[in-house]
Amino acid sequence: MGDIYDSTSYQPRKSIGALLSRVRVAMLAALDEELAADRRLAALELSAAQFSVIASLAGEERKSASDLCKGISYDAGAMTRMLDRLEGKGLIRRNRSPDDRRLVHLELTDEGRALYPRMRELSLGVANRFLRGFTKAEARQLESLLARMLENTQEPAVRASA
Amino acid sequence: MGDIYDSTSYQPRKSIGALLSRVRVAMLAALDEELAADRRLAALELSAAQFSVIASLAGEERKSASDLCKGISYDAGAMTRMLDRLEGKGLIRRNRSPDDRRLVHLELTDEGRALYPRMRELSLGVANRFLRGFTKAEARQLESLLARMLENTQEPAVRASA
DNA sequence: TGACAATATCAGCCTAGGCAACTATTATCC
DNA sequence: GGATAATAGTTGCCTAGGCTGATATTGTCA
Repeated sequence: MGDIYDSTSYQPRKSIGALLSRVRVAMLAALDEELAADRRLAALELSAAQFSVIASLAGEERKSASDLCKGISYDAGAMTRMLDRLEGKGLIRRNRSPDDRRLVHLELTDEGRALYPRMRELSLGVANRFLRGFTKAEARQLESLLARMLENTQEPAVRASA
Repeated sequence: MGDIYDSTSYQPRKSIGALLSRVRVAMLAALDEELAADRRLAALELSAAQFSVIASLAGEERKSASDLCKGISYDAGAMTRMLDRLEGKGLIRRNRSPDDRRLVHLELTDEGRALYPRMRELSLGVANRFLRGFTKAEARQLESLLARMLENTQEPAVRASA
């Protein structure tokens, strides 16, 4: 049943996986650059990863640290330290949940909320720049294809015979 | 001129960039898992990044370290250490070039060459698993769209006004 | 030729993610 | 209710990439 790549023609360095990696690296670098160059944001020394967390909190409130980890498949220990940094920069706040005292609810501070629109604008600019020349239909199709790849992750792995 | 995302509807966490990151993380994790589970390769403790280097060397010979860095936008210092590891595992060999003594020519050892087909097979399996349900036309289109995003990297950045 | 720039590699320092062990808290099940 | 499992968060240790500066070598150009 329709395998996409076959053993005779498969070139790992030119496959979709390699392309994905290169595009992602380029996009992250571009966003890091924008964040470092922006007048208001430069002093915060934000990384693309930190923006990702802030964007999650800007969308919905009442998120816990583990929610974030699941959302972006991030290590829990690394998340603790990233939240330390964001808290140190005054962008987020931690509140131990009274209902379930294991949980830490996270929310943006006023400053975090005030700066977020600018970060979002930079992120949007990077995305649009990489999608230059795309029709909206092509962009939507790309989203759809990537989403389908992600869904395939859920399936149980069928390991190649050793 | 058709921007794909606009300021009112853009959701960073659901954008193509975020999807890219998640798919890539999942693919790398899947390949790491396969490499660790394979009977013959497990002892080498190969990472997906190391496989990427070996795949580059398997394709063309006479590559230098800096060629590899350019190909996958990898830091030169990190590359030196990765080559140290691969050399330590007996998979690659370094030869200082007689023509230009700054260069180090890299090539696979016999063992590296012998083991590469199996690594490639595992990589192929992961790629096909993530593309399950895709038609070949869809896969080719995905490749094409990603390649176009990569081409847009070359363009000079037009920075958003601060 | 000789000064200077460019390139390739390497080594040291810093940062940050992955993993394992630990504590605190809550859920489950007898 | 009480033992046990599961979950959330944290911390320490290890690994590995990014950046800077150093060295060796080659290219450029007056």
